[in-house]
Amino acid sequence: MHTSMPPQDSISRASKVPLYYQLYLLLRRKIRDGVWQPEDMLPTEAELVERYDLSRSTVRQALDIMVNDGLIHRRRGRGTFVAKPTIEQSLTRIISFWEDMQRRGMKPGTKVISSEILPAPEDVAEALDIEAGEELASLERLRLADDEPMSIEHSHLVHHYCRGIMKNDYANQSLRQMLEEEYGIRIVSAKEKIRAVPATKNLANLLDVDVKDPLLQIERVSYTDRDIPIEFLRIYHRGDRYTLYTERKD
Amino acid sequence: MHTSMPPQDSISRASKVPLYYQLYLLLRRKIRDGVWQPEDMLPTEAELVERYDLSRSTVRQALDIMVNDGLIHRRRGRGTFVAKPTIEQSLTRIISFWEDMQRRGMKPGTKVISSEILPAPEDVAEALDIEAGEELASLERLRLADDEPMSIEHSHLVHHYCRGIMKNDYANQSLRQMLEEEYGIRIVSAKEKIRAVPATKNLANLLDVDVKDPLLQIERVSYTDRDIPIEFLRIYHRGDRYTLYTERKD
DNA sequence: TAGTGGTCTAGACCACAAA
DNA sequence: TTGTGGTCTAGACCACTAA
Repeated sequence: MHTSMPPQDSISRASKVPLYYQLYLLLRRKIRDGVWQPEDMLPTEAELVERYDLSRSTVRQALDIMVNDGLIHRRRGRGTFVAKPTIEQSLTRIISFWEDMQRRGMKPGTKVISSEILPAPEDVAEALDIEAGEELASLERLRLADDEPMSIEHSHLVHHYCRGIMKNDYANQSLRQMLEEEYGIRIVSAKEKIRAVPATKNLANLLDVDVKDPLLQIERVSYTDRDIPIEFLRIYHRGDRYTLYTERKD
Repeated sequence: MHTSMPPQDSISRASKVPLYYQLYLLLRRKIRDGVWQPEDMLPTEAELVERYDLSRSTVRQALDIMVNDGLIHRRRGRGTFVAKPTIEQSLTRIISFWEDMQRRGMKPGTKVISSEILPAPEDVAEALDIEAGEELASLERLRLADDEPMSIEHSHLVHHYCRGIMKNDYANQSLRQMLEEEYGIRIVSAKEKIRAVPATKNLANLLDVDVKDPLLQIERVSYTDRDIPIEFLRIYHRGDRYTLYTERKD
């Protein structure tokens, strides 16, 4: 059996991860875990400087990211506060299935369909800008919402950057979190193609719908902070259960 | 007559506008005006420090905003460069059907199905944050790509803000352009809901597909520069012909 | 090796909000 | 008046790129 360590509430100077980013992850987790509730005041910048033994600039650098994420807002003269998690807030952010379902007030669940290392097919290789045949870590999962099938997710990672990642069990584990915490790989942007497609026999079976029923297909290429394509993801959402929210700006 | 001053290439210490923001505006203008072309290298941070007599942090604060805007990208060890205004960059922009089709290399066409003033139905009223029954300018159009049906667009405008707008012919005219040029209304942001739905008999007929064929449904609420919801748009794209491209950032 | 951006520090003064 | 975040400075050392 494996016990997972409780996330540390400290910053490691030895780590390769920048201090401001460690602090960002740490504070973000406290908000996601509900340690700080919406509208709660965060510790002041001075307190964070003290608590984690960092300079104010470094603390502000972490907070800047969170402001950008829409996780917090600052009020001069008053303090820094956890933002209200409206759906609209993060419409264009990349969020995990888990987070997505919780926002929708549904109970998320996952079944792993397959997990393997395989050579890259032509289309995936092209999307990831690698050679066909190069090693991919492939993970296929059925996603459930309130115990009903919601979507099929097939993820392809460039194995070169994350060797050994498929040794883990991803029924209760976020792939993105693993990438970030074990491999230091941050996914910061993604491009998506969205289509309405009819369910194939196989998909219909897995999703418990009829053949030819409309599915929302999303193909996503995710990029690291260095703009390296790291993951190709193909999702099929049940058309009758899933709505995608997004936001556009001029 | 008025002569416009050439924009100053300097930072004012007397101004109430923060130095980093003045620098941001200044650099942004140079890019927009084409002084620096895509892929051109910007002055190094050290040069900007020198040129405008600022500290490096202040310079970086300005550049941070531009990175966030997607205007520039930094490459460690190399320099800072003007970003390419690729299609991808504007994936989240609101573009017209016309522009959309031209990017895809297809010939756009339009047939007006209906054009009328009608009282707001419940669902539309709610989306636009008005009272049910309030007057709407309603425009329904069939969109063609290379002379084949591509999508159905049903637009609902809050008539109060654009009286008389339905007197025009929108077979060859952009609704957004009309709003902007005749009514001074600029649409700057929008929220969308995206679903995969089966074609109804009516839609199947108009789009020349089979009943129950998958369609990509988009419901869009558009907002003016003052954050007033002005338009509710419902689009059905043929699943076999239309792919939506979008981009997400953390 | 020289030059770039990435990270971090220790300070300073200011504007604003609340008591 | 006190405490908050907002702005700004002058440094330092590091990691990466290109010559």
